[in-house]
Amino acid sequence: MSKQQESNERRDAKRELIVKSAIHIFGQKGFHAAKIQDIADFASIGKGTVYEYFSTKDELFLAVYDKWMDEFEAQMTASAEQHTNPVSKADALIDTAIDFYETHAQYASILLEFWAHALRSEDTHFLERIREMKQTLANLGEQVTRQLQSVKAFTDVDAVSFSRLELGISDGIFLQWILDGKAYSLRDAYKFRQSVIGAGLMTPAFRKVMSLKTKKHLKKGFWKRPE
Amino acid sequence: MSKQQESNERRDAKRELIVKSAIHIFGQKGFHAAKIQDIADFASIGKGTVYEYFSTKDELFLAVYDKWMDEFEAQMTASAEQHTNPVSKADALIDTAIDFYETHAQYASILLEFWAHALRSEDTHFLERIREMKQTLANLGEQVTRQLQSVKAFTDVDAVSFSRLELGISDGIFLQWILDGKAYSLRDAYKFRQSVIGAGLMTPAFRKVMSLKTKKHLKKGFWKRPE
DNA sequence: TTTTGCCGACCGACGAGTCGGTCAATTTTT
DNA sequence: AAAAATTGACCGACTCGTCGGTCGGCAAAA
Repeated sequence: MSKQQESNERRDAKRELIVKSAIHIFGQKGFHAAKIQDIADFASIGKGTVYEYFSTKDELFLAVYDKWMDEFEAQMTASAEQHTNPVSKADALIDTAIDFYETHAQYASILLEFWAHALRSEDTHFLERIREMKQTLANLGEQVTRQLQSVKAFTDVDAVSFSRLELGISDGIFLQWILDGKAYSLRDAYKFRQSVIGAGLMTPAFRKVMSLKTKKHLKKGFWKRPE
Repeated sequence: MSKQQESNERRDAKRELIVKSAIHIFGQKGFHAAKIQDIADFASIGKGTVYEYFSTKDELFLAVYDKWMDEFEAQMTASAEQHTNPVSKADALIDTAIDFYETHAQYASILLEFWAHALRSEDTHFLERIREMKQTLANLGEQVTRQLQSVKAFTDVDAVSFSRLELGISDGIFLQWILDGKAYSLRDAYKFRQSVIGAGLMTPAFRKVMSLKTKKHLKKGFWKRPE
């Protein structure tokens, strides 16, 4: 191993340490209440050192989010690759997402702050990172949806729109679970959701009445791939 | 009209003015970046006067949220009362929600900040207000769901859980729409959601295979009324 | 000796909340 | 009716702790 590499690794390790401390402190106090000094103290390094690795607090915040999203994407992708049968693949993805949400529940308020920050910030990196992550997950979802359609499990709903819808729904359920003080099982909520979406709520008779209307919507979707 | 009443009205009017200014400034800059001075300037009053009506910035923030939620609840309730037919009532509620979301889109980041704030704050008022609002809407949803069931439009899914699920989904779709930069029609997204949830995605054959599993979940639900 | 990484004292902007004072309207006194 | 006294809503200059970011110097490595 070259000296160069060794030095790079040391640098990466320290950077990692700072990000981990930042996650801890941000998670505990929130972005605004968390002081750089707190993060430095927790990492047992000097405040100045933090600024050797990140030039602003915002940048550090972005790094924290990046780390989570990388991890989430990696877990979801790995989970998808472990299955060929689309039905079990879909189940596995949902399971993985729930696991991730549950282990990161304490950081939910950071997620909210991050989104709020992204919506307001001049710096487009924040929003870009969010959208990039969504795109990756949506691709995964779209692929699974198409597979489910090809084995005749799902009707020919617009796969792109459906996978986007799923992303929104997932976030919504997670958020609600957090705001409800985790008063119920997140897994139960997801299972319930899955059943509703899979089987639908209409009675057979009513479904027949509504069939034209719903078919149109399901085919049309709402989301178009941006050019 | 007594002098007393007149004075109270003047006070209420000024309070209202401050809250309105706060909405404007908070919406523009976010909770942390918004200065009390900004709000006072916008209302054309002195900074000290703001503190005659609200003893802390937090209290003012809560008042802003309160005003929105009162308005939202009122609109939803009014909307529900205008229909007796449950199918059109459900449509009307969704329409009203979309209208509200669309007109308040610019304040989405405040909503996120508020939630983050609520999750972290020592003061339980924030979370309580959120839950109170959710409860009101969930009751409305539950009622409509039961009506839909009584006219044999919906299967006998657990109405309490389903209305909760709907709340989570609604927020999720709204949030995603915002984060996606309002790149599509919110109404289309809701219509799509409605069709998916109504008709379900499974093919008839697959539905038959899964029927036992889904039935169990739909019946059981995930949300129990707290005692 | 030079370079690199590290450090924490220091700075200065900043903003929430305070408080002594003003003034216009109302009430009381003359 | 005029003058005096009282009230309280309103104000903004000020205080004071805070914290992101800087920088000069130190120590270890090269």
